Amino acid sequence: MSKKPFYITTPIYYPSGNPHIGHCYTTVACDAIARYKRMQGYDVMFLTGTDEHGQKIEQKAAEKGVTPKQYVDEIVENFKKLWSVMNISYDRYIRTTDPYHIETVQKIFRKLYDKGYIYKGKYTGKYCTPCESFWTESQLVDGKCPDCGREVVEADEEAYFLRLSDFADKVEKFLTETDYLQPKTRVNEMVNNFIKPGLEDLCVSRTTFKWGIPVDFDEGHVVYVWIDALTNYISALGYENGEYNDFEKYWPADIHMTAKEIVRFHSIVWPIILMMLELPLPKRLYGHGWITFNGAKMSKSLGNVVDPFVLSDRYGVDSVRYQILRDMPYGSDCNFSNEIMIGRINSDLANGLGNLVSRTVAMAEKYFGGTLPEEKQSDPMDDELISMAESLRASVDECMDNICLNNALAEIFKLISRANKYIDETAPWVLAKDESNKPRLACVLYNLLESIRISSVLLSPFMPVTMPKIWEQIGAAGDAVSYENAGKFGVLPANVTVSKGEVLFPRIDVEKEIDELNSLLQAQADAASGDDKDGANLEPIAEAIGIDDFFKADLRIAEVKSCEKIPKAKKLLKLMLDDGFGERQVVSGIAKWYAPEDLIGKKVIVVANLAPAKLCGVESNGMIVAASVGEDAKVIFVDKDIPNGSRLS
RNA sequence: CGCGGAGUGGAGCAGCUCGGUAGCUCGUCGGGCUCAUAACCCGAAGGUCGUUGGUUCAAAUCCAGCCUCCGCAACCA
Repeated sequence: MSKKPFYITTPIYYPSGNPHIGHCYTTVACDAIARYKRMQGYDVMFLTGTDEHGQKIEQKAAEKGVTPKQYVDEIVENFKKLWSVMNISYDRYIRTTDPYHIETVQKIFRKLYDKGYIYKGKYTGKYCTPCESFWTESQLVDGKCPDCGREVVEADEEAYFLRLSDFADKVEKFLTETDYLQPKTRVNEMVNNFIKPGLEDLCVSRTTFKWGIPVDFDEGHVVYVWIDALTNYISALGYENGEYNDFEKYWPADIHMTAKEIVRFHSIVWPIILMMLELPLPKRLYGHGWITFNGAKMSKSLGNVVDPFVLSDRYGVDSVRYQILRDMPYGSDCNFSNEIMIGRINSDLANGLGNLVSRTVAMAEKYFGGTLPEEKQSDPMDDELISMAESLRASVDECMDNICLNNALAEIFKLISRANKYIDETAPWVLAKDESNKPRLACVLYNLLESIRISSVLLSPFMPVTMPKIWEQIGAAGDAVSYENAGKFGVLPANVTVSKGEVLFPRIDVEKEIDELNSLLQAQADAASGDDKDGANLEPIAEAIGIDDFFKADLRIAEVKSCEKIPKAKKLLKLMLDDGFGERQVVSGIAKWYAPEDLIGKKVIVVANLAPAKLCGVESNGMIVAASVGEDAKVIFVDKDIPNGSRLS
């Protein structure tokens, strides 16, 4: 009988920087599921990879003075190194720069074009003429070209678009009438925000950068992110290429695992592309939450604090895998700190599981020289432990099927706690005092070993390194550690032999450890500030300009007459200024740092000749000058004596 | 009136679908045990379940309003 296939994917990660703990969560979660399914007897295909094209990578490479390929090669190595440290059992690693993927993307692009789903249109955006570059709103720095700092103009660019609008109804049905999108709460979010207001066609080609897969029938165009990235899930199986040929076997995917910020593309764009290609739709998409640091999203400047390499080096990979999977609740975010990780490792792994194995094995050695006698005497007091152990596999199965990894772990640790309690109830050290109690004592220890065996087998997909060490200690080998036997109690031989081994999970001294981590962090920060890498340091001084360029910007002193928040916007303040000529309305994104009353009556510098623009529907004529201090903005206030309208020169 | 989520002992969460003794983990305090990794086991303290009102014999749970936080969308000209 042939094994049932099971196809699971991580997103392909964007290698514009090195991998961090967030990437770890997604990948480790997939790995645990993949291993569990393999243990259950499925023929698993576990895919991960990297999404290596795009303007950002092109730029980063240019800054470093290397080719984009050289740049990504190096970072991809780091991803692979991390996956090897984290024990990720992926079956295939796809890079969007792999030739077979490029072949597939080009064929799909052409197919969609031939079917009329891709059409040529105009992309409107901001254009910097000297740099010949288009920028999106969010890329602009203070409204200027991020490369040269000059003004940008509205312009349009020829681009191909994907006709998503045709499939709006179909995809809405797919989301609302199937269990594809998990957690369910995201369905409304997607439907209300993106489908109901009218699904806009998606720009799928660009001409403003070169680092991408060429559109093979229109020179100058490269495929823009979505068709390139999402299709990895099928190109990696050999769809429209000769590299692999297991598309028939594994497609459709059983689980696409992603973080919540890309749920939108996986829940709307991806199914539509598949519908256009008339391919079966994937079975489940799971959008998990983020690992946050004191409530804030992981950011680069904090990246070092939770460097997964450091953590697994200090605590062991299995401990790190355990903690991030144990503490991430279904669908929402999970706060992370070193204290939380150490606390979890100490209480569950060292005190709970590790200590249980240690005391059980020690007693078997002490009282029986390591080998249990065949004669056993049971007692009704054993029943609760045994029935818990017998039913554990079924509860864990259910959690795994629902992708509730944290609950699966919680279930297993309920049995471990129960076993520790059982030791107190049965008090083996008391039994050991009387020779006539030996059969009863043997039975108690046997029940403990069985509970440990069942727990550790079910835990092995989560902690693949340590569980075999436990099996060695409790004398479990071969079939005894199969998934099949994890559902049965009484599998170990009656005369099982145990042998004490190393401490499985050493207890961590919290205070000492935090101190050491802090000094480590300090050392890293010092080292980083030495080689002027990204983050904490000042922006480099921009390219030299002539005095004429400076005078293009007309900077004036103006007084804030009135100021109010713009109700719909979170970040915007509407200011009425007196610029010496009269009233001028300006919108500024500083609501986070300044209340209106902080500004009224103050004098500020305004960029007076900036082209007018509308923000959240409110007209803005000019810009308040402010200094960027890290993530914050500080408005420059000037002396009250300077008359309104004075020009800066 | 853009969409959605959340507010429960010191911390983190469950319970809410289907109203009826407020539960779990960590932490704190007290006790027990000695097989074990200063681990384990038991007990205690600590919550008017964000707020106001409504429905009901009865509300953490259902309904309405309000406050606060978070995410998405919009948005740092």
